[in-house]
Amino acid sequence: MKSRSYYLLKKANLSITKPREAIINYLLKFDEAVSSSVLETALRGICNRSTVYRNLSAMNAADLIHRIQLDGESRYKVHPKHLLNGSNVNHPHFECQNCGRLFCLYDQDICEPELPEGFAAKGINYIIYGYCDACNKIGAASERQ
Amino acid sequence: MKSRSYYLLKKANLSITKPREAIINYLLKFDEAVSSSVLETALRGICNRSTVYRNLSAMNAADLIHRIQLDGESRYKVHPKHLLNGSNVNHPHFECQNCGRLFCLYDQDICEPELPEGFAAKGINYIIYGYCDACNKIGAASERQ
DNA sequence: TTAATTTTGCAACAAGGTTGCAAAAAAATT
DNA sequence: AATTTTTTTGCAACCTTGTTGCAAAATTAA
Repeated sequence: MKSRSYYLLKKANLSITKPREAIINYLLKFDEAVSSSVLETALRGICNRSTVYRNLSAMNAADLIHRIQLDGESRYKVHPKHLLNGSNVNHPHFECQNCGRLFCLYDQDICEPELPEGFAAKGINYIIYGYCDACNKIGAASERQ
Repeated sequence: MKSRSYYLLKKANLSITKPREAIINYLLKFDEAVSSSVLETALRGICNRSTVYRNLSAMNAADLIHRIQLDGESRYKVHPKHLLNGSNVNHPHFECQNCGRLFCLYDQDICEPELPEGFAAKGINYIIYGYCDACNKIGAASERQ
């Protein structure tokens, strides 16, 4: 019996390899986006660092996963359009400056600004940063000077 | 006679040093945001790499300059609130994927999404990427596979 | 099954950014 | 103005994220 990752790779027209299946299966386990370094650690023993990066790039290019660029690193999740709940594909993200978690604001739309004459948009990177509920409650914001 | 950078540093309650004045004076020369590596090269002879980074951080924390996080690097400009024309402080940016220029979309507002209960926003990083007018005209988009 | 293509591991590299520490420069104090 | 205290700087070494060339291994196509 083929796994979910198998069909996702097929659909994306990418060849099926153990590292790729492992990456997708890992990403499918989390609702929040995962960083490449976390993946690298999690897949230690399954594949190499450069394989992780190469595959994340390939799968992002194939729109199989979605890449969110943060300060200094990127995080990845299976592209919303492949998820069964069919959630809002184009949504902003919230990054907590204390715990580092990245939240998808699925219920919010991104209102695209008008561009100057001749400009063409290929994509949007929209990150709101601050403190999440949990970190606000433990007073993380005030402990940082 | 004291320079503009002198008063900006005073106002921000930062001590006055040659590297800081040089950084601010450099940033004041450009409308578009400047990367740390460009600053590093421009200030070669005046100060060291780590001094550039340390001061960019300090001045950003003091809201004297504004930091825009891009994929893999940040760019900096004097914070709009210190500029005489008093332009729209909270505006989105457009990054050209061909020439690398970063445009301020001063005439556009960022419509802030509602956050979940208990979340608090400290800032927003909103980048639209694609091709600018000039690069579209020379056909840069189609030349990349 | 074999040939052609793609992917992988390795090790080395590059860019952006950080850090500990002693020396130098600013700011505060007298 | 001289001295003390505090902050900043240069240096060199380091970290992290990400990339690359190449031969070996695994997929896919034939």
